[in-house]
Amino acid sequence: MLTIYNTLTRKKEEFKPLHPGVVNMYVCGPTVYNYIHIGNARSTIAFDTVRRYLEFKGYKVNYVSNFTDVDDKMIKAAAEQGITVPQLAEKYIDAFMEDTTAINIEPATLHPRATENIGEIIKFVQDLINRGYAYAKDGDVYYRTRKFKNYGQLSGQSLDDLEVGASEHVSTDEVNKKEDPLDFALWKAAKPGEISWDSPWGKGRPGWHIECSVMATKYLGKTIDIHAGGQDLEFPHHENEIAQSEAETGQKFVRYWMHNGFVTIGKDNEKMSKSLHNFITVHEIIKKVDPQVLRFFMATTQYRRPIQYSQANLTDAQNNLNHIQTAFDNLTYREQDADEGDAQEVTDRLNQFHHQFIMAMDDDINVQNGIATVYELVKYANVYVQQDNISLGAIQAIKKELVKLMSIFGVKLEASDNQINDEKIKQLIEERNIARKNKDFARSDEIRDNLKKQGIILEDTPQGTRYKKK
RNA sequence: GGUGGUAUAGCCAAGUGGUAAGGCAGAGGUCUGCAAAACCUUUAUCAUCGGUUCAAAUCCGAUUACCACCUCCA
Repeated sequence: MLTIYNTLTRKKEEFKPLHPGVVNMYVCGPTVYNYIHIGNARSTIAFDTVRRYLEFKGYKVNYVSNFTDVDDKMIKAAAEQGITVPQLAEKYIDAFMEDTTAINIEPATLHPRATENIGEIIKFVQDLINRGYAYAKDGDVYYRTRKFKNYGQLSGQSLDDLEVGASEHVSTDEVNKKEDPLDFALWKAAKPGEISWDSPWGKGRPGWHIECSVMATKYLGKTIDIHAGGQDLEFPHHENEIAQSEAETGQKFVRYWMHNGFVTIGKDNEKMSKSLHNFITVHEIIKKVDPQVLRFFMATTQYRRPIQYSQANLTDAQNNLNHIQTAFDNLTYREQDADEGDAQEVTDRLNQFHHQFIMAMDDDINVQNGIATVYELVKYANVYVQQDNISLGAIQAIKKELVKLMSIFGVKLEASDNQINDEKIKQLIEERNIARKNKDFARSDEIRDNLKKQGIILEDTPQGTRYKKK
C-alpha cells in the first residue's frame, strides 16, 4: 500500500487516485529567465522519481509541468539582454529541455506555457470577479483573500498572523490599491512598452499564481491527484492556487500536496536560491560532473529531506554508482561461460528483493531504503557471479531486475563499452598472458602498466584476463 | 512575532517502544605471482535535561543549535 505525505494534512496517507489506475499530477515548473540551477533540478528529479515509481506500480500518469514564460523577472531579463520576452522564453525552455534530458528526466506528458493560455486565464479571472472573489482596480485585478474562508489551510497560518508578516514586505504602492494587504494579483496592468494582452481591464498580463490554477484544471480536471513543487511554493503560491481554484470550481482542487526539500550549500547549509546568488546551474555542473552521477546523487535522497550539495557527497554517489555498474559488468562478463542450469533459486531470491524494494518505496517514496535493497542485490549478484557453475537465465534475471530498479532512480544501467578494436593492444594482452604463464612478471607488469596509461585496465580472473576502459 | 522542519559513528543515512539497516571513507583479512574486482571482519553512551514504562533513538515535557516559509524563489 503506497502512502504519501500530504502537506495539507501533515500526515502520511494511503494513496488512492480519484480514477483507478490513472494519476493526474501537476508539478510547478520554472520561470524561464535563466538556466535551471541544482535546486530546480532537485525538484524535477524528485517528482520524476515519484512519477517513475507510480508507473512502475502500474499507474498511467498524466504528468503536467508548466513553464512560466511571462512575469516581472522575464520582462527584466529580456530587457537586459536586448531580446523580446518570447525569445528569452524560447532560449531557456530549450536549455531546460537539454539539461533535464542530460539528467534523464522523462519528458512531461504536457509542458504548457502561461502565454498559451491567456484566453482561459482572462475567463478564469472574470469568473472570480463575477463571483465576488476578485476586484479590478486601476487595470490590476486582485483576489479578495478574506472572502475565501479556508485561506491559510495549507501553510497552517491564520490570516491575521500572515498579515503581521505581510505588512512588512508589501510595497506601499500595492497596499494602496488593495483592499487588504494579503490580497494578491490575478492580473497586472502593463507599464508602457511591456509585453501585454488585451483584457476587460485594459492591457496587461497574468499574475503568477493564476496560470497554475488555470492550466492544472484545464489539462487535468477540477480535482487533481497530486500537485507538487518546492517547499518554498507552499506559501503563498500553492495557498493562492487553492483559493483561486476552489473559488472557481467549488470543488476540492488537490487531493495530495507534495513538497520537496531544498538543496543546501556551503558550511552553513543555506538554501540554494537565485535570490541568495549561491546557485550552481545544471548547465555548468554537467560539464564537470557526470550527469548520471548528479542524477543518482539527488534521486537517492528522499524528496522531503534537504540535500547538502558538496564535493564529498558527490564523490560518495560516484563511488556507489561505480559499485553498481561494476556488479552489472561482472554479471555481463560471466554470460559467456554460463550454462543453461536451473535459475529457480535465484529468481526466488530476486522476488524477495523486489518485494522488499516495493515495501520501502511504498512508504512515502523512501528511496534510502529502496537503494539499500539495491546494494543487497548487488552483493548477492557479486557473490553469485564468483561461483564456478552459474546459470545464464539467472544472470539475465539479475541484470533485468537491477536495470529495472535503477531505472526508477533515473539511472540507465547498460553494459560498459569495453570493446577493444586496436590489434596492437590485443596483441599486447596476449603477450602478457604468455609472459605470465612463463612467470615473466616483470614483462607482464610492464605491459599492464603501459596499457593503464592508455586507459585500459586489465584484471585477471579465474575465467581469464578481462579488460575495461577507464 | 507566527508557522513548519531537522539534530543518529569521520561523512551520507535507515530506524515511530524491546538493548542501533545500508553506503562512502579508514583499518585488518580472504583471493591473486603482484594487482584489480569481489567477498569477510571491524568502527555509536542516538543534541541536552527531566518524565512515563519491565523496556525509549523511538512516547511526553523543557532546553539548546541549525534550516526554511511568512516578499520573487524548486
